[in-house]
Amino acid sequence: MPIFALVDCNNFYASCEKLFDPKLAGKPVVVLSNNDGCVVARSAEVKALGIPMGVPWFKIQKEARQYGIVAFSSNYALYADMSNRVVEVLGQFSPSLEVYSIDESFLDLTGFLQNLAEYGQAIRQRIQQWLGLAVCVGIAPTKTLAKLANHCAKKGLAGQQGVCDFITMTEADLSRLFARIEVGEVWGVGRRLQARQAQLGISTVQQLREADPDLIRARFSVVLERTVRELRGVSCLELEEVAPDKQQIMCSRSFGQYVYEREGLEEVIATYVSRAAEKLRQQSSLAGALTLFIRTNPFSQEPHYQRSLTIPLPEATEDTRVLVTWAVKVLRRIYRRGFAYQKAGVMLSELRPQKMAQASLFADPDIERSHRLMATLDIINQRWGRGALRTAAEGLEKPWQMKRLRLSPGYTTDWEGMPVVGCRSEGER
DNA sequence: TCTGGGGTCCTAGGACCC
DNA sequence: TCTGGGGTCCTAGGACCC
Repeated sequence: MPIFALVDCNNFYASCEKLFDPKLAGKPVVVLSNNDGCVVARSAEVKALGIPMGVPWFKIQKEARQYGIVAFSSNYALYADMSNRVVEVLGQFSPSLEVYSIDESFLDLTGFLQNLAEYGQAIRQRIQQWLGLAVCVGIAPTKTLAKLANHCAKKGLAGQQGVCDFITMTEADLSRLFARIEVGEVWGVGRRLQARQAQLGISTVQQLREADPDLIRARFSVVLERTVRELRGVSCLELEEVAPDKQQIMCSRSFGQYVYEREGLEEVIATYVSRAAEKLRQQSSLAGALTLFIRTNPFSQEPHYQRSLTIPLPEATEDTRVLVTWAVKVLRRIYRRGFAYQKAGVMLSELRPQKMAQASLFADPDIERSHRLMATLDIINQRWGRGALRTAAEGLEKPWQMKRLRLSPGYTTDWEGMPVVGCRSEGER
């Protein structure tokens, strides 16, 4: 029988912010989405206040003042760095692990003979001690159950002190426990599926687990059928240690302020294409098609307009300059004057590995040059920071750039942001 | 004034082929 | 009078995840 552990950081983004500023201890902290739009992470104190996930920040100003909520812009450099450290520590606990998201990893504990709950505690303690972050651990014979066990650990429904092990629980205990958990908590059951299942009288995890897999397949899909089997302890989802290459690469963002003119949008598009192309080259792929979309603010009372267009590229490419040229052509086809644009995005698709095209690629001296130029561009930007070297099309001012008014320092990723402990500058002395 | 970003998988239906 | 069957590919849309 396989054994999976799911390790999940508690309130990850909010915890990262608290970690480097002791004054925030015990205080309610939220982290906001891009443009300081919505609440995407909440500390325990904020959850206790009943502030929901995803609520627009401007709508909770009253509560924020009343309770002294401290808000931060998303500091992805900080979170990514802390995430890598967590993964590094987890690597000491299992030879095979899947990094599922920035704050969650699955560990393969198959064949581990020790007391699993104690092992989970050891993981928790080491991450707490070495990194100052709290995690919860769920242990079970399938990934879906490990996710659920993690949920139970977090909510204190089963297990102790942030670790829940389904493997040593009896069938009777599991049934009783699952009867108390809403089916919407199951991995893969979102709001829509929860509503549709309610019509069939399925509202708890236990009821879904007892449902007939064939019926579920007929009424829903093979995906949900697999979920039912996983809930019954039959492992259908394997650990994916190596993340497969992306099949599409997106870069889209809302603007810090509306953009009206085509020239402004061209700068935006050039910037987004550059970022997408960078990601493309990171996985050594070429793009065969490009999609562009632009839209106005769907929440505003102003006239709305949105359009997207996909074009096949005459030759698959990784060259930012080529991609920008095509993107600007596409923009000219979908742009309409007189609208307040609020968001745009670029998607690269029909991706294929560079090496598959290499035979013809390097036969052509122009393409060989392009490849070397792009490689150099990436090296320079890696060394000197994103955008240090860029196409002129991106512009200089970028007034539309996203708002990040509440950004914390790059505590672990920037010399200027490094926290200083116990010493004063010359002037203060 | 102010409402995120980036992905995956599956299904149904139409076009087209032999 | 009689009007096939099976397969692939593509796209749009729906659902989910963090």
